[in-house]
Amino acid sequence: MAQVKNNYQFEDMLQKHNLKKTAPRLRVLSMMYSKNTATSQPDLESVMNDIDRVTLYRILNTFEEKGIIHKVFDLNGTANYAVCHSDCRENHHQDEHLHFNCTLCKNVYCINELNMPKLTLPAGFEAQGFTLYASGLCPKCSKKEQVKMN
Amino acid sequence: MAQVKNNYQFEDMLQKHNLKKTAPRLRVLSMMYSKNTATSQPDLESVMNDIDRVTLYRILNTFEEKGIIHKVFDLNGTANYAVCHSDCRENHHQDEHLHFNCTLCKNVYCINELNMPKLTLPAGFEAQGFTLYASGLCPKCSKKEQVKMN
DNA sequence: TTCTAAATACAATAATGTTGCATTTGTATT
DNA sequence: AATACAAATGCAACATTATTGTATTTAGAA
Repeated sequence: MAQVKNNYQFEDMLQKHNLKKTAPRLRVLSMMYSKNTATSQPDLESVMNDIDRVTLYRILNTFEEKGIIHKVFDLNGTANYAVCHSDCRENHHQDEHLHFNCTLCKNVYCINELNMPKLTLPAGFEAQGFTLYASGLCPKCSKKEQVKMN
Repeated sequence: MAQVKNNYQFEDMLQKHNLKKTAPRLRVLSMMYSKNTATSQPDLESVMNDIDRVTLYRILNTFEEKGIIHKVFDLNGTANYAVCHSDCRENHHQDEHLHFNCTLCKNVYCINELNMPKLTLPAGFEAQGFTLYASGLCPKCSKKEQVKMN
């Protein structure tokens, strides 16, 4: 499920967006691409505790501006970041997919397999984008629960 | 659109939930019921600056636990609170409706008129609830924009 | 190799979330 | 109406997260 990429590809990504290839940035990219769930900044901090908190903050911000990652909020309102798929470009995110919040492991999954239903809003509202959130148990946690039941 | 209620009704609401009738709580209720958009804690604080920040924080928490209001996050991840409609009960919110974030005035509207589409998740995921977010221009702001264009 | 703009690290502050505790207040009971 | 107790508020304090400014370092161009 996780998109596998090597370091050369990460360097290319940075170059494409006119960003300098730096160690912190490459590490953030490889960490985020190795997971199939979104990552919160505290997550990143605990893994890369030698990188400054503010640096991570700014890296995430610029990645988001450039359309490399997008930000989603979990059930507690903390920001999580996930790699964008294909069609995001600078300042225009195409993240109309389902964000699944697992209530047990707290992970946030981006479900791209599901296409958004067409929706009509009440008169006057002009929608620019939709995001759908679901909460419940992810595959791993629902299995665990089943084991417990037996 | 805003649900009109008087002070007696607010007192009843508190009593029903075994909450004491206090001035801060009644003021919060009347403020929230007078609006048709969700309210953030900073909003409340600026209006009721004589009430302690922590008191507001706790009032909002207990109201949420009791099913009187529900919490939604806006595009910036800040918590907003809106009065619940009919079928919320303690520890079980029925807020499967659309939350519309206006990108201009930043207001969050709860759109109950729209019924949620049925969705099927990938195998393994067990959804307990859905929430739909939309962003764009609310009726007021889209009118303003039209005026500007002329 | 040198130079410059960009990126990082560090310091500092703001905003928000959260807990503990003393004081006050609503309400049930006498 | 007075009392008594649990609940609610207000205040102090602290934790976490978001954010800005600036000196230092570094990537990449010349």
